[in-house]
Amino acid sequence: MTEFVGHIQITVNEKVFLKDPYSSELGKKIISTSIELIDEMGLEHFTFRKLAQKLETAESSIYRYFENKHKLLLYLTAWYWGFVEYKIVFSISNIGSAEEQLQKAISVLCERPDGEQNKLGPIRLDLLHNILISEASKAYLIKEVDDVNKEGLYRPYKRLVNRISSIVSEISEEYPYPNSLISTVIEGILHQRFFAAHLPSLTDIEETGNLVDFYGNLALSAIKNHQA
Amino acid sequence: MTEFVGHIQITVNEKVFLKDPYSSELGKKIISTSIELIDEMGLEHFTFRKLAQKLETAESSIYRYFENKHKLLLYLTAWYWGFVEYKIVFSISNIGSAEEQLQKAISVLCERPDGEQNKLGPIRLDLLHNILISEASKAYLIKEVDDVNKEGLYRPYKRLVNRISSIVSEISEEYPYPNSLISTVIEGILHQRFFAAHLPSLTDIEETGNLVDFYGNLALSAIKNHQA
DNA sequence: GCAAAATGATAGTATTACTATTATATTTGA
DNA sequence: TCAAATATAATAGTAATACTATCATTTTGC
Repeated sequence: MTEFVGHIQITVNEKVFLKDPYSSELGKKIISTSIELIDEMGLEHFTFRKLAQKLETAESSIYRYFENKHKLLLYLTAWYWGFVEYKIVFSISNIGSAEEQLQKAISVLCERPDGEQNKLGPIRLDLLHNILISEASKAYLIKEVDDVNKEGLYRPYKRLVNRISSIVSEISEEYPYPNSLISTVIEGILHQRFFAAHLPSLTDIEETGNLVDFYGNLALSAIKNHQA
Repeated sequence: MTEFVGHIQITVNEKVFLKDPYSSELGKKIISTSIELIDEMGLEHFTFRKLAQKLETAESSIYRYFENKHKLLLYLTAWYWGFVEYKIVFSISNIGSAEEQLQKAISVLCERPDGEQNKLGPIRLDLLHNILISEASKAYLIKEVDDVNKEGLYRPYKRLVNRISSIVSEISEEYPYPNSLISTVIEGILHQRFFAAHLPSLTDIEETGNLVDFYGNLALSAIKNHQA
């Protein structure tokens, strides 16, 4: 499985940041270091003060880039889903059958970036993946979800779900739950990894191969077996 | 569908509280009012100070019952899963086939308690259900998950998952992912309800019947269709 | 080399998440 | 039934969080 290394740029909705972190060195350090810190101590214990200390800069400088840490989380998740969508589009571009496309999409969703060296600009993909596993649902499980949604900040996630859902609908026009199926699979992939690491009695997954097998089978058999 | 009203008592592991809230009037009010407040303003905005103000009591009185609001959340989720397990055990007790048992269990998992009047002691089941939808995953998506787990505070949830998993294994001994399947279904049921309310493009669910149909089909076809 | 923009340093506010202390009720059990 | 034990209320206080504001200094782009 060769990892492509091209110089892609994932763009994130301007409304998540006050100032584009890619526009300066400090901005990029905010991204790379916040990824390290959130991975290390969890979102709850992560603060802009601690980030500023690690960067030897002022808290106020960080607030010039992001309104608060939730917006930073939205930035990271939006970036991640944009990146995953890119990987999926790329990887299914020359696959004919919708069924194979779906299988391929699921296996990309299940991929875990390897080691430290797997970096895209300031972003360490392995750590970002960890963050998604533990923190992604906190991006929307908040009272302000409707406001955030109105600003369009969940669009990358929705676009990814809808894109894969339409592959499902290509496999079977009649299947009535393509969006639910795919959102269940995507959320599930993250949660099962969390369970594997911390609450193993809730899962049977031990490695990526199991995930692909489990969710691949889950999706395809649901689509093919549905009867009203 | 008749709701049973018996005088059941759900017991919660003593380690979640400092003092059993069922042992006093104040304790019961802490439970009922915190459920109302968390539902109303979300876990993040809920504080013991606000709860104390609403109860016209002192913050320190609340701290005598619960160490912090995360322990209170653990209490509520443990209670809920204990309650759901009870409902499931009760409802499948005179059902013969494992397949029908699984179907029944899934439909109980999908149940939504109706209106205000649906109370069990101090607990308004409709509001508690809302809380589970929005906040349940925050009970474990924390850095301290391993410590909390060691204290046994996730046991009700694990017991529920494992109980239903063993029905899955009764249906098919060979199916390799019974725990992952059931944890995916249970988490999914909550998430799909959240999506239906706030991010409808991520779901196709509009009412409880859809949920039962979707997850019933998902589970059964996965079990029957699996090939290695 | 100057103006504009970005950053750094410092300070300050309101809220959160507690802990501690003491006074006042309330319960209970001898 | 009254004293002792226990629970609750009231108050105060601390450290940390989540910001906002101001101004001095540095960097940069023309």
